[in-house]
Amino acid sequence: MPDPLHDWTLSPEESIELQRRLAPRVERRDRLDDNAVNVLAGVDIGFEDEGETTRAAVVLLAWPDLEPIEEIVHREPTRIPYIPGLLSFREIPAALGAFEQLSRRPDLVMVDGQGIAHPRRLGVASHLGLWLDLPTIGIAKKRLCGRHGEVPDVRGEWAWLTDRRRKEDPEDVQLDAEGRVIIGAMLRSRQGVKPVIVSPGHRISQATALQWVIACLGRTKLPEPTRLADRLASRRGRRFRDPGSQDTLGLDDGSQTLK
DNA sequence: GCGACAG
DNA sequence: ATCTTGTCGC
Repeated sequence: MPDPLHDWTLSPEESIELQRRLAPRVERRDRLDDNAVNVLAGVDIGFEDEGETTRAAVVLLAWPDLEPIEEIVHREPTRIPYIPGLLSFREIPAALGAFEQLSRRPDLVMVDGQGIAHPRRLGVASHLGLWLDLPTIGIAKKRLCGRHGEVPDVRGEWAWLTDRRRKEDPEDVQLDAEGRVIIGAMLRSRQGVKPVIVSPGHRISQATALQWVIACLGRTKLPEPTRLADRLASRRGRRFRDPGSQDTLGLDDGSQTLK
């Protein structure tokens, strides 16, 4: 009998069932030593060939200077289509392929997507955190579920993202004044730009997740870890690499250690 | 029953 | 996510 965590070929119904079993395992309290954080990671997934190829990018950054120290790009055939709520089953296999090639494990991981701000509280950041057994934070550009009030158009301002209580919510979940479950925060990472959604993935609290993302903000909408991974995983990033040699194209495993 | 719907 | 040029604004 295969470990349920290793099965990425489930039907949508089975995937949802697996999420219900895994959600309770997600730790929502801090379990990372802030003073022992030396390496951060940013993860993002992109697609090529009309979606037939999945491209995972992972960037390691030194803390606190936020300078990239290693980056990996891993490609593999896409397994399943995109289904809202089941994103992790489509993206995690490739992400794991990239993580296997890293020379070292990061202390904290930032993922492009939701953490517990998910209908079953198991967004891609939480799912990946469980798999890697590492603290993770989800940084999404769009909302999957929940509601929120207005967020002042001032960098650093934020507002809670809340949702109605669900069966999979722990007894001790954080509730707002109206008794709604706090699943994340809408953070104005940059003035004049739509807020990003910050939600705990695994082994981290709402407050600490927000604190780390704010600490990694530059002048752009996305925090450095995710911004760099995004650039690596997106098609746009390809335009910026070696205009020269063509004979090595396709032979490169995509990995490289930066100086 | 009618919308909403991460990447 | 991806297909895609120029263009408005700090």
